[in-house]
Parts: sequence; C-alpha cells; structure tokens
Amino acid sequence: MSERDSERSISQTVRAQLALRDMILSGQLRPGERISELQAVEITNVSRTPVRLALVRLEDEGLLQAIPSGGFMVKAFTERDILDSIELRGTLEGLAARFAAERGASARSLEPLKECLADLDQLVRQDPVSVEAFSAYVTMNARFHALLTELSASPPLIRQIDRVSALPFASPSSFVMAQSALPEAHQILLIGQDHHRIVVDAIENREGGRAEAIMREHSRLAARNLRLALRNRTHLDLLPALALLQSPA
Amino acid sequence: MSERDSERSISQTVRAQLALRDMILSGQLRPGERISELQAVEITNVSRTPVRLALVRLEDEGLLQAIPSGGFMVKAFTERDILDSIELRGTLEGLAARFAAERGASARSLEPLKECLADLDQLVRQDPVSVEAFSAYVTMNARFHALLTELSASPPLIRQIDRVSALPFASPSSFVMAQSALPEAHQILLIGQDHHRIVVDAIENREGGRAEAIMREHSRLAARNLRLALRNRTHLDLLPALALLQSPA
DNA sequence: CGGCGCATTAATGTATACATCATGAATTCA
DNA sequence: TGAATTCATGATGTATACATTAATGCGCCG
Repeated sequence: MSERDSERSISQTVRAQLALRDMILSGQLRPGERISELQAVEITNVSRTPVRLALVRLEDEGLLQAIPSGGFMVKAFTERDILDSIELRGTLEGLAARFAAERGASARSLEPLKECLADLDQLVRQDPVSVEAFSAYVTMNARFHALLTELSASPPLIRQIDRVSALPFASPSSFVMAQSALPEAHQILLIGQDHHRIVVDAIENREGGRAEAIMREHSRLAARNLRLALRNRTHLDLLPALALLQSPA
Repeated sequence: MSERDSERSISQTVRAQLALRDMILSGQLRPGERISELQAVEITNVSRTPVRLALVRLEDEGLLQAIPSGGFMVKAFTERDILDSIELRGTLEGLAARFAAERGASARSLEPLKECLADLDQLVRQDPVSVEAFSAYVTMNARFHALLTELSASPPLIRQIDRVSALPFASPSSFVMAQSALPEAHQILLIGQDHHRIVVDAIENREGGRAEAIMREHSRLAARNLRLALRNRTHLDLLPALALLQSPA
C-alpha cells in the first residue's frame, strides 16, 4: 500500500470507520440507504473483516441501524429526534453537575474548569466575534463540557454522556458554529457563558439542584440554535450533521 | 453439529455472546481477567470471526472493557458504580415519564400500562408473598417499565434506557428477587407499587415534574434493596450480577 | 391476465490461513 | 550482578474462500 505515513499507523478498521462516517455525515450516503459490506469494501479499500467491525462500531455510535434480516442502513433522524437527543444530553450533564456538587469536587479538581472558564471569557469579550474566535470557542466549549463531565467522577455516567455526545448533532458544540451566522450571535454566546459561570459557582457551593437545573437549561440553548438555524436556513452548510435529517433539509 | 434444535436456528455470533455472558455473570470469568479470542473460541466452539463480534457486542453491553493494546478484559464494578447506574436509569426513566406527561399520552396508549398496574396490584395483595408471586412480579415489573419507557415516544431516549438497563444490575428488576429474602419484603413491594400508581396518575394529569420526580425516587428503592442485600449478605446467590463486583462479594 | 412458486443471484454468516505486533523470557555483554 | 537487547511465542489484525440464507425476477400454472 502506498498510503500516506500518517495513515499507515492506524488500523484498517479505524480507517474504514472514519471513511464511512465521513460519507454519511457529508450526505454521500443518504438516510435510509442500505449499505452493503461489499459496497463498503469498494469505498474503503479494506477487506470485509475490518469493514464489518467498522459497521458495527458505527451502529453503536448511532449512525447506522441494523436491518433485522442482516446488514445495515443509514439511520434517519427527525427534528424531534435531534431535539430529544439534546434534552437527553442536558439531563445527563445535569446529573453530572449534581454529582460534582453533592460529592464535593475538590478545589484542585475545579481548577482546570475555572481556567477553561476564564479562557472562554476572553473569547466572548470581543463584541464582533471573529470567525476564528468562534472556532476557538467551539474547541474550548467542548473542553469545558468534557471537564465538567469528568468532575462527576462517575465512570458509568461519563460513559453514557460520551455515547450520547457521539451523535454529531447532540454534542455540546454542535450548533455553535451555526450561531455565528445569526444576528443574535453575541447575545447567545454571552448567555451560554453565563450558564458556564453559574454551574461552576453552584458546584463550588455544593448546590446540587442548582447545578443540575442550569445544565439542563444550558442544553436548551443548543435546541434554540438548531431551531433558529433551521428556520433561517442560512449557512446550513455549517452543519454537516443535518445530512441525517430525514425530512428534506 | 449435534446441537439441540432450539440452538440450531440462532447464529453462531449470538450463541457465543450468550455463552460468554453466562460465564461472566456466573463468575466463571472473573473481573479484571483478560479473555483472549482463542480462549473464547475453545469455550464456545465457534470460530474467531463470530467470537470477535460477540466480544465487541459484550463490550457495548458494558460487560467487557477493551484493552488499549488490543483484546478485552472482564469489566469490574464498584458498589458506587452500581449505585450510579441505578441513579442513571432512574434519571432517564424520569425523563421518559416527563415526556409522556408533557406530550399528552393518549388514553388508548395508557391502557396497557393501566392493565399492567392492575396485574401488579393483584400480585402484591397477598400478604405473605409466595416465591412464585415474586417471580411473576419481576416479569410484570419489567413489562411496566418497558411500557412506560415506550410512552415517551422518543426513540433516542428509549435507546439510551435500553443501553443502561442492559447492565445486569441496572435493570428495573435487578434486586427485586433479593428483596424476597428480607423481612421488609412486603412493605417495600407495596411502596414500589405505589410509585407505579403515582407515575401513571401523574402522566394522566399531565404533571410532568411529578412524573419525573417519582420515577427518580422509584429507582432509589432498587438502590436500597442493593444496600440491604449487601449488608445482610443473605441470599446473595439470588444476584448473579454481583459476580462483577470487584471488592470481595 | 394475475398470482403463486421455483430458480437464480447476491447478500450476509462463518471458518481459516496468513501477517503483524506486543510481550516476556533468556542470554549476553558491560 | 544488573541491565539491555534480542529472539521466541502467542496474541490480535487482516484477507479471502466457502456456506448459508434472504431477495428477486422469471416462468409456469391456474
């Protein structure tokens, strides 16, 4: 094989998984479409064994759906499915925040979260937020949510949150970029950041209920962004995840 | 192969999965123990390809853990992990109940749930509850929870609940049988059944918050049962799931 | 002319041979 | 004697040939 060095070190299974995922998210494989193993073999240039494993992995991820008689098809999602997935993530992150608060996260363990919060503050401060700042926000925001999840110190919960967030439209940063095209962009960013501040404060003060509630509300900001983006239909190209929407996007 | 007819129709993958799961839950494979593919091949008498798929499936189920360098080991759980998993299920079932209430489950769709509730009432009524009644309660209880979950009418949520409940100690009926050995058995059964009644009532009256809260509390009954069973250490043989506990059971 | 049944085909399910990589033990050199 | 290196062993990763089952289209019968 004369692949690039960077691609030689990873396994065929992962390579196939990445290639197929890309094709699904980019819409080259349409929702409802059956995807045969041989077809996948042609696409990815790896043999059936790793392809099959990749398909199984993508099924757990939630991108594919097993057909009873065998094989897989690309899963289709309704707008309601997406909204529910966001609410689901919010609920789980709320639980994580409550655990962190009730179990007394140590001052030391809170430090990285606070640093992250400060970094986000820095980014949000500028009034016309540059595109680069938005991009940096997405990264930092993902880090904030990951740190918060870990603060729960609950492996089973962390696992579930990771599984929900694996869906491309359910992760904490899914619709932040879509925001950037909206007039209310800066406003929403400020509100979201205030939620971040509140949850850290609540955890510090052992206010479990408050921590839980604010994370639930926080996720509804993503729901709002989604709805706005769908209504305005501007810059929908920023949202590859919506290729999975079954009603015409 | 001269297997029994009932086993001839299912696939080798499923057969391997069942065999390995049994060995894990029965404690024949100990937590932390590495389980090689060849070893699994010897155990199950199927070839490596389906064995590997079975191992991957058991990993999603949460019974196995992938080793970074490759292969799998039997996952070990702490008591805290189990309690968190129960709280997690309660949280998700709470969300399901809230969805059902807020979205207005139809009278027709509530009927099966009410029938199930009545059946459970019947079983709980007898004062010294027979072992058979306990066993029937376990089945009916599982049905009640499944029906309630479906009432959410949210595929993403249903999927997550199913995934959490796949863990043998996180399913709604995990510790009901353990209860049967306790003096407080009947009392606890009555309380649990009252929770069932309340959640149906709350859904009917569109009381989302109440429905959510009661399901959360309901799961804590399972947590109580677990703790009681572990402290008393009587009839721990009723709980094969505890083979996964890493501290000496 | 329409529906049922059979044959063909193409898919998934399974087994095994081969390649590659991690691991551990033994030996040798400093 | 200790440590490092190398070799042997056994594991997982991959490819492919074979078996079996589901889908499809054609033809035949009613």
